[in-house]
Amino acid sequence: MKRKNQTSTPSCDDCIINSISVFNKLTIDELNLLNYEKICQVFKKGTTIYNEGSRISGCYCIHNGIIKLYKTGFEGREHIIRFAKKGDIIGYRSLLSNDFACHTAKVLEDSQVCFIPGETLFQLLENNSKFSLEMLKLACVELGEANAFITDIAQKTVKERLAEVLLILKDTFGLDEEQNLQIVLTREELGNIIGTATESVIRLLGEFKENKWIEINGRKLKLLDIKALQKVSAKK
Amino acid sequence: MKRKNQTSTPSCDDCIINSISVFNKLTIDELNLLNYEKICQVFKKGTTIYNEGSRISGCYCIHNGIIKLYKTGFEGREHIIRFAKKGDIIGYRSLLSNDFACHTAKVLEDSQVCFIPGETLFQLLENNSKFSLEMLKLACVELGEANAFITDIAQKTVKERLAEVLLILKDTFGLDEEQNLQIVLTREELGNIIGTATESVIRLLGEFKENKWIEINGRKLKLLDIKALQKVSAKK
DNA sequence: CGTGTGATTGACGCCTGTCAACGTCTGTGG
DNA sequence: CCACAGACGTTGACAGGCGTCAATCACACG
Repeated sequence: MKRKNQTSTPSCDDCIINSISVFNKLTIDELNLLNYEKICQVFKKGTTIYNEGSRISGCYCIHNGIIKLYKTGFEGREHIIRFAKKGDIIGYRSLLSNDFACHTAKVLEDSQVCFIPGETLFQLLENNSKFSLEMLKLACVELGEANAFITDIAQKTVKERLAEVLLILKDTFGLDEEQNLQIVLTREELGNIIGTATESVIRLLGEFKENKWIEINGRKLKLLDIKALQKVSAKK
Repeated sequence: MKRKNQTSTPSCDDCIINSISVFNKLTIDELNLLNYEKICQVFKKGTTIYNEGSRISGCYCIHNGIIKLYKTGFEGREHIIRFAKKGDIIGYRSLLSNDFACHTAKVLEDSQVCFIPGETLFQLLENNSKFSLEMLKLACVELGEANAFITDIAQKTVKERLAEVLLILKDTFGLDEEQNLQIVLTREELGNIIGTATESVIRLLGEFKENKWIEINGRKLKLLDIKALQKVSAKK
């Protein structure tokens, strides 16, 4: 089967081998179809893939890079829902709910992203119940995370939430050999995850630093005492 | 096909006719299977269907009544995730994520609830991709609601959230002919939805009453000025 | 009538958001 | 190479929203 899109388009097979992807339930033929129909694009840091409120006609599979998903709330204040990285799929919720996009997808680090047309996705979902079940499981996992976060944000203090987010970022993006968080965020973005003011983030990071829990080098955050962070995030 | 469970077990057909249920994508044979395998039970007000952290072996379809789903947070404080009523399915998330129940299900109003064994559900999901897709859509809708609520709780004040919850309860359970909310909650439960103290709920309800937006008769809440509530919940 | 649950009210104070001023760094254009 | 703008980080002052504690009331139930 000839590739619709030429150049350095990555093959879905590579993605599946190197990461846990829902597409690993597809048959060879289906994978070929997917490879043929998908459209791979490169997005530079700072560009927007799609906007909240827009109607999207397919979903996006991240080949590499980091994408920030956020909703715009009162007075243009953004609230970050989650980050997507290699192997993640975004936009499927709106597609499947037949709804407008409920968040904006913005590129944090240069990314290669494959667009999968809605018809293709629906075709795969309708014909391969194993794949369909896998997508369902994915949605359920996300739902569980969302519910857990609601409880956190409703019951925990800002300090507890900040500690928790640092740990979540660690689990999601990992640390380098020097214990530095492998994702770089501004103070404002950290605030937009946990729903607090930039100034509060700064003061609390300062406090964490005082306590020797973290080390700060500009936007690079080094996690020194993970146990302590866990203790705080779990309400001691 | 003989019924496994006798007595006044409701038939799934009734449920499907009278409400929007994901099961309307099932074939006649599949419906028969479901009718045969499901186990219907009556739960009295105050009883618990399953506990957070327990392993559940199936999901539950609500035939009537109201169920409260909540997580237990710090110091036993409960946080209400959502309510389930006629036609809703609960417990499917844990089942599909192969996870422990992430919330407790407690009966608010006497309920008839049908237990659907996990194997039956998986069998239906694997064989009927239309049904599977329907479940996926359901999960996506819930996910969208959860995400929206996260932003709300992170950015809105307690007053705004309280107004919003009153409106959500109106949309979910409706009003009677006298504009009374068709669900009865304690002040504490209202606080547990929006993540605030009971006392704050009481004071704010008092304020709403002053403004003639609502009328209070014990736990009965009458919505007088929905426009005003909308205005507040949307941050004016 | 005692007990228990829920509702109410007041006092108090801390957490946290807001505002303002200033420092730092980077990139751009002259 | 310097000046400047703009984005981001930092710090301090301040106030008010909201949680906590405690006392009291209302009501239902055994």
